[in-house]
Amino acid sequence: MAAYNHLEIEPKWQKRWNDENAFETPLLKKGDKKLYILDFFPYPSGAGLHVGHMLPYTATDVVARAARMQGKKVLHPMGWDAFGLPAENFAIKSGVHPALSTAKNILEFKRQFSQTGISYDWNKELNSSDPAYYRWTQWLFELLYERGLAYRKNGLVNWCPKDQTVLANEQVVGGKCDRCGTTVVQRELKQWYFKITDYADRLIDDLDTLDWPEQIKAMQRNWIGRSEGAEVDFPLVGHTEAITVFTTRIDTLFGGTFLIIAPEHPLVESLTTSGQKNDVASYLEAVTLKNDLERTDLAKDITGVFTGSYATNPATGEAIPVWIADFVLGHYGSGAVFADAHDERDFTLAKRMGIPLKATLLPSDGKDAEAIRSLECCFSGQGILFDSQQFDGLTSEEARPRIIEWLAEKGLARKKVTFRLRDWLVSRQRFWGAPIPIAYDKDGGEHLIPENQLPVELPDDAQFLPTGQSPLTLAIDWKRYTDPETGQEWQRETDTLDGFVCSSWYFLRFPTPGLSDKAFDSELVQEWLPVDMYVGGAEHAVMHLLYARFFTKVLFDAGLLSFSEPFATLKNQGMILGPDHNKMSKSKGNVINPDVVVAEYGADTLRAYEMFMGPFGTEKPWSTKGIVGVRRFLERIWGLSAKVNSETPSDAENRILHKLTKKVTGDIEGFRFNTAVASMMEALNSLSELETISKDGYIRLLILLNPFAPHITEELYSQQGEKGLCSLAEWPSYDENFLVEDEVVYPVQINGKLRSRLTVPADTSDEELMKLVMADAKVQEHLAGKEVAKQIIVPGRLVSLVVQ
RNA sequence: GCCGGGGUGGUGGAAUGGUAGACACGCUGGCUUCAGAAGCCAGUGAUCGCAAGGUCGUGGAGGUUCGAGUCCUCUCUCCGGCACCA
Repeated sequence: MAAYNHLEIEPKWQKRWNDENAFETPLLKKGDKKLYILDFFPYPSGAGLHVGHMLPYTATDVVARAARMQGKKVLHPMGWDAFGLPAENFAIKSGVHPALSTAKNILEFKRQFSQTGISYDWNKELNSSDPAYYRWTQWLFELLYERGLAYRKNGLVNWCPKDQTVLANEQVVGGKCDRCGTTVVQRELKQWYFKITDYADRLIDDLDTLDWPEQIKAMQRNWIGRSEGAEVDFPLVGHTEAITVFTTRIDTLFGGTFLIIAPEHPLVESLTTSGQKNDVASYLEAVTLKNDLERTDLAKDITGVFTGSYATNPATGEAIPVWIADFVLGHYGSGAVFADAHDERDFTLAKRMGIPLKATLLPSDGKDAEAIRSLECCFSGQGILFDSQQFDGLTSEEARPRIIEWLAEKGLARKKVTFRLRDWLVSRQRFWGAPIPIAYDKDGGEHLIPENQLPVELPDDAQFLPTGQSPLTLAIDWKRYTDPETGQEWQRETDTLDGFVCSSWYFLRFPTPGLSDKAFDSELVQEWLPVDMYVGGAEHAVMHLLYARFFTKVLFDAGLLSFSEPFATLKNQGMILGPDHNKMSKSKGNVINPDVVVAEYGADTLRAYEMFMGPFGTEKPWSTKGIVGVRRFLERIWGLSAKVNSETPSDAENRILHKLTKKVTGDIEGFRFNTAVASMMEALNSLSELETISKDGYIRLLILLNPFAPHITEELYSQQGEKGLCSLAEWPSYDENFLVEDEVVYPVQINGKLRSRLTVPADTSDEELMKLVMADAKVQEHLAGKEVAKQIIVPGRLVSLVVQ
């Protein structure tokens, strides 16, 4: 038999799969088991894929291939997240139009997927920058607009000076642009938003129904930041109005000795008395000079200024001063807080400015009580109330609902939930995105472009260099729009949509990527969705994964979907580090290119090694040495065919292979690919010890290995004279009878220490077993005439003796 | 500060409360070879011992249990996320 030559085998079988359309998505019939298994669709970057990128794609491919063989109907598609900043920035750098560079990169990505034997159904391919696709992105914008969920407003926004565009909050990471790392500045601009805050509650609550990593769910919960508390009104002395504050700590209300409002608060001007005018003005000026980073720097000094006005604490009836301080944020809660001795920031400000404080809370263990009473230190935990009238002696938790109720009767407070989440800013001052399907009349009135005129296509000849203005503002002809009804000349919106808008619904389009009269086919979507298994990186936790959930809920509310969560199960891959244990990067020179690995070891070795390296979800370094072990394994699988010498398996062979079947089947289902591969190596080691093996057994082994190493198994399968494709063979079942060993090794523990091992027939009774144990020489030595106080027999596992 | 996830040989990593270190890399010795490579066989947690065998061992300290890497309490440390959010 010829030696194992991956260079010959792999292209051969890839061609055959392709020619036979082997992985075409089947039609679903009633009663079919389906699996929609999806990767986060990638941005086709000019750098191509490295071995780290291949990890999730290989994992989903293993699951998809195994599922097909198990008789499930599988939808396993791939598409391109081709609109957006990265593609446009690449275009600017290279001077090539993003449409052209994207098309080229897609071909390269497809080549890399194909050479790795990934079994996508390319009939389902889609591209978010294709007008036939973004026509429906625009349609969805209109749907949101009509439902009151898309609106335009003036406000402070995040601006990236390098990318020359605004960004959503989710796309600012640590004060920096998520794309280029430039420090983001605040600007006052009129922009388009999606009202994701309307869905804040549901976006949190429905997380409980999802089979997602805890980490991602926690990140979404933190990001949405629901906090349950109360709104309390503080009537202003000498005004008819009141200041409303939001608090989660109404238990400290009796100690509320001053109020603080944000510098942006609308009442700042009317509350500032003439005597305080100068102080307030200079404070406000100092605040505007600080950028956002300085203002949110934790180490910075806590500062504030007195307005000169007073409000009434609704609990005590006392008049308390109203201050302005920049640590109070205009956009959170009501932009105002009441301040007391049980908050570190309030405490610090009061001490510094000489504002009176009053302690009303002590820790339940009484620790540091004197220091807290005398205001030497600040206690900000949950405790027991004092000096709080009828609420004295209650715990913080007990007091809160009662104080709310007490004030609610007087109309001065009510329960309130606030969120950290802010609306999704979706307009971008960039070229390479879906144009926002809006036109403005002479008076600035907004009009949706009628559906029959979608898509609003990008002009071919536009300048796409960023200038701070949307590049489309320069497309004079394109901008001109004539309203078909009135014949009036309007101007098109020149901002484009955030690329994350395109990716918020693509999973709905995969069943029917070419559909021309609808965004998606409700019937097929109903059959295939939700996505059963969604695999990608954790970096999208509060971006794509949040936006896609929001869109799904909107479409559910619109009656277009029957489910309100798009992704039933989510898995995150761990990062593959370079051999030097550092993150792979061009500058470190530690990037491993799959093309090189495929050429040297073959796609099967690459795939099986990626799966073998370690648990799917954890970070792990690439080992140029380690991959050799997997190549050796495949060579030994190849060589094992020389031992095939009979039709039907021996009992010993059956025990090995049926046990393996159970293990591999379960491990693939549980995403434990590393132990699946290890168990196949183990089985190979055991089979190698047998004189001969059977053809049936060998074929069973090939089928189990096929999802991991599809090419070599196809080759060996056909060498055994099998017709058809191994990739489409029926997945084997296992017979429990073969899982039972006929001999069992019993470790014997004496006082918890392993002292002996006994090999006995599996059907040995407990009494017989104990007789054998007691007769064992080593056991006798350790008993040495002592009493056995207790004996424990765990059937099939061990014997434990307690000796006194 | 809050939330989430880790810490097991020289390395990557295995272990439904039941033989810690499967599987693989690396290393050591042997066979094969003119030689090397490859392959095959044996060994490989630490420590004491010629050996049989003993002792120790899953970040640390306690606890539950006949038995703990696994469960409980406390603690150290690393990684990721959020953070003047009232």
